[in-house]
Amino acid sequence: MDGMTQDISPKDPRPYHHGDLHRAIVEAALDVLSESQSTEFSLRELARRAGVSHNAPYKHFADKRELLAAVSAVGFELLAKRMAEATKELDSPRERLAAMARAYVCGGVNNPALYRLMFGGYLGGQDDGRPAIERTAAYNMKALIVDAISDGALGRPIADVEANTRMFDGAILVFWSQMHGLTLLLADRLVGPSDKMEQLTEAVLQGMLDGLANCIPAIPSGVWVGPPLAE
Amino acid sequence: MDGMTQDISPKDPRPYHHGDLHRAIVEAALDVLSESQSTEFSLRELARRAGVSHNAPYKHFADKRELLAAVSAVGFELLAKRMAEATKELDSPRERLAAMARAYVCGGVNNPALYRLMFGGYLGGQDDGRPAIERTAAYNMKALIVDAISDGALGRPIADVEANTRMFDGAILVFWSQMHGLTLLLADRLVGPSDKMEQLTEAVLQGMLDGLANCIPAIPSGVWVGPPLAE
DNA sequence: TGCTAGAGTAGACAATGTCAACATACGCTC
DNA sequence: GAGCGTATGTTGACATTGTCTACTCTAGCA
Repeated sequence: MDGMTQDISPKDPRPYHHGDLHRAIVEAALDVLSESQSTEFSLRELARRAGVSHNAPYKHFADKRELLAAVSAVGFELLAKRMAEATKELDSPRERLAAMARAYVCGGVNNPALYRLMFGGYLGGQDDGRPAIERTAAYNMKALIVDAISDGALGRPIADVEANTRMFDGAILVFWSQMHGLTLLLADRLVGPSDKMEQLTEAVLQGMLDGLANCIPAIPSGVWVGPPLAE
Repeated sequence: MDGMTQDISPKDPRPYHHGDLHRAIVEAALDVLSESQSTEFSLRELARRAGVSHNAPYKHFADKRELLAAVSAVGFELLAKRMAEATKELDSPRERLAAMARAYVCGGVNNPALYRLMFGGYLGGQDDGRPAIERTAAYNMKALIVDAISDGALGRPIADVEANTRMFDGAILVFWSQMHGLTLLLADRLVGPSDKMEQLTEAVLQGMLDGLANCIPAIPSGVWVGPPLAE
């Protein structure tokens, strides 16, 4: 249970009995996923790569699903980090939104399988929630968007107060679904070529931001936008 | 090879030796996929459901991938049919676009696993193209959109001539990626609840169409929007 | 009537996810 | 430092799966 709360970053190395298997397995999974672009690798192959017996991973993950959840969580961390870095030194709130969009699309296109794992509904039925890190990363990303919007990314500043919640959610819904869709169409090669990714993102983005500046759609109450809350 | 070109519609029944196994298997796969919401069913279970030996499906599909491709193709046919029916008796081009969007989102939300199979990049690497029916259905859908836009769905009629190709592609890219993203966010429960699907679609759609009426983004040349051509 | 090719069956094999039983070594308590 | 519990890793087993090869049957054609 606590294995889920540890970071993948190389700080705080704590070599175990035969090394840090939890991290080794997750990293091997990330490697194989990125290489093969498929989640249909075997736990046994990860074990082989890590140089342990085929059952050792089961001391760290209840089943394959849980391992994939950990990989997904790493993906969210990476994405959140990249988005945060992309916006770090930008003053213009609109530029910050654009930079986030670029980072989002780029991340997805560069590793479609990871992106699909993260967002593709393989995990996260109503039975088992997503890992905590994952939700944290998602909330961080959402906060970045909210900041940019409240700073005036849509033409005028919008106070980040509860009365504006539905307006924020409407804007985020449009922004997110547009970028999500573009990312997946590019990643799955339904539009392309992907080396035009940046120009396409830019074109779609600017039109959308202008549209949002003009009119933010009113979304109904009782809607959630973001990782599902405990329900 | 010719097995791929047959329709799933119940016309032209041709009982074989032990029935029409090809169709029976595809229908069983569609059932299991819809019920379990997963592509990780076994060919053997389909064979069991169809009452044949575990190897009989291999007389009709080279491997599981090919079976899934056939299921995906059926999904495209169904979606294209639903979109065509939704727009059939609508005069307003803008209403036709909206109806298509509703049909698209609704189809995805009601059967996420099928939608993911169709669009999720599991099939269609550069090695093996998608089946012909699938591409036909996709082109039909695209034609519907082009018709609506040229009829004035974005405020003014736009001639469907080659000089306007990039404008059409830009508009379709925005429209499609927005709806694609919304569909997947809803299907994967990243926004919700899905019983508010129609209102959310409506809200996002109207804003987007207004935005497009105002300004259609210029997309770079050399971009394809739609199922990848033979490359 | 008899043959041939398509359609279905039977059996086999390696690989996989996962379970249970066993082994080992780290780190705590005394 | 000795002893021990528990986390960690190993071995073996089992049912299931995708897929191969070899077989049987039957429909339709000569």
